[in-house]
Amino acid sequence: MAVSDSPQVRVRIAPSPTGFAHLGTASTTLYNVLFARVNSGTFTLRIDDTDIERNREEYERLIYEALHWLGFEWDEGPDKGGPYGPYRQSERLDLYREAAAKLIGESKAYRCYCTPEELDAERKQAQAEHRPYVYSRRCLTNPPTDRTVFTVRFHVPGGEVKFTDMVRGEMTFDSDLFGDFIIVKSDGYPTYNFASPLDDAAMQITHVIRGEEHLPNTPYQLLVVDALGYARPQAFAHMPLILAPDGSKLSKRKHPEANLMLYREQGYLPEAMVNYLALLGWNPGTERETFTLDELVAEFTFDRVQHGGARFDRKKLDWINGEYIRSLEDDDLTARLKTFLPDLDEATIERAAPALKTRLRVLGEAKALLEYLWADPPAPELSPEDRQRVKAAAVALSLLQEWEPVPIHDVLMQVVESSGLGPNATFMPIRLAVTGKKISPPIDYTLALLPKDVAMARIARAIQ
RNA sequence: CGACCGGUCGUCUAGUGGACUAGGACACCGGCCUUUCAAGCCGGGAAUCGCGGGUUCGAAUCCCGCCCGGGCUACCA
Repeated sequence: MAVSDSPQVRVRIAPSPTGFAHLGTASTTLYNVLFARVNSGTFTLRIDDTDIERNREEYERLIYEALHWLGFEWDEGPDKGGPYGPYRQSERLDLYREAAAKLIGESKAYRCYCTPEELDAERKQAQAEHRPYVYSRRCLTNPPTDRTVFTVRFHVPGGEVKFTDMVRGEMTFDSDLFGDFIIVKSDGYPTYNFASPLDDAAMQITHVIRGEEHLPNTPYQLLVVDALGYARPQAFAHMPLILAPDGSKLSKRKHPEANLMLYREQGYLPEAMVNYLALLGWNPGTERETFTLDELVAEFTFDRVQHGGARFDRKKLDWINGEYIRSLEDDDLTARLKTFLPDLDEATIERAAPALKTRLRVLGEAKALLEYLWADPPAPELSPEDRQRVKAAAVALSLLQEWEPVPIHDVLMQVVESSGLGPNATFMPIRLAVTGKKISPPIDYTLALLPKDVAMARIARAIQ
């Protein structure tokens, strides 16, 4: 969906560093990147750190790290500068202060000296009377003279606010229902609905692509932009929310699975993650399920975006991730597996790669499968019959010159044949002896991955 | 409370008045394959299209009402 008309497309994401990097941020970033790419536009990262209570610098780094992991890079941002900086709201306070002063000077905003307690009482009162709460405008008409602590409120002029949403079409809100909202907090910091539209205007943002929770905020922000005489963004796109299994918005507090880094730790591939995220709330209109980023750039359009929230389905993510793992070349899989298997050398991992490939949904599962290579399992209790068959196998194996899957396989099959039983009768006790588990890669791989003397020692121990 | 956004299999979704006996994917169940577990292949169950009214020869699709869910209504973003 290229927009050819007029100025260079400029989009942004504006996360607030108040906790771990959130899945929703990844999702929003993806859509911004897709739109910027297809329009050869600029993608900007801005840090919305106006909540001094909860902001922490380390959270900002977490956001960078998570986005980089997913393969996203921005053209402008706090860490790399750009022509519209600074890119941290805490460093742009003068801008907001000036704008607030201008609005007050023009009687489009006013100081409000009400205390949080007083406002709370107003709100409770409204609630008790079952009417929607709007600020009483007490400080507009009759401000107290004996107070010094104040916030700044925007004087809502009323009337309809219309804007274009690329997902939902033309939107109309009635601002008569709004009530005067706070634009500057008593600590001097701007609120989100003030700082965000100001920065979007100052940074020449042409399209605001963000989560659906901001849909009701948009008219507030437009009111501010209009009052200041700034240009509005050309269009908005409010993307469906990512929902928890219970249907509520995935939140940092209630849902630890919203933490992006968790997925890296468990061994999800970034490209699988991006693929799944793209499919959550959007579909190509075909039955295709796998897409690279480049393919998404080519296929994605806002008119095929879902209007309702989508539940995050770990099972489907697992499936897509498995698909990606299976499609990896052995050396690529090996490289990605390294951090998950610190006890193994690269050559061993690469030898195991073909057997691992069809058995992993996430890279982290490799550990359970290969643990026996560095952790000595306890000797199993084998029945006399099992012991007999393992003994026969041990003799055959000990004569083997070449300790590789194929010859191991061949020699074991001979033992199986002479036993007159199915392969499992021989293989399972060997598997138990060597790995201590009932589940492992195919027995020839399981043995070949281990040095021959170690494997033979474990077998010998089991048949003593 | 209110204006706002939604409501098709458990989940993600296709569907824009007749091709819908509502399609696909994940999950689930069964079979095949088989050296365990996977992968692969084949098959199966699973959606009164939130409910009730209209409009129409005909509605998942259009209109109205209702119900349910969500988001917002913060000196959070």
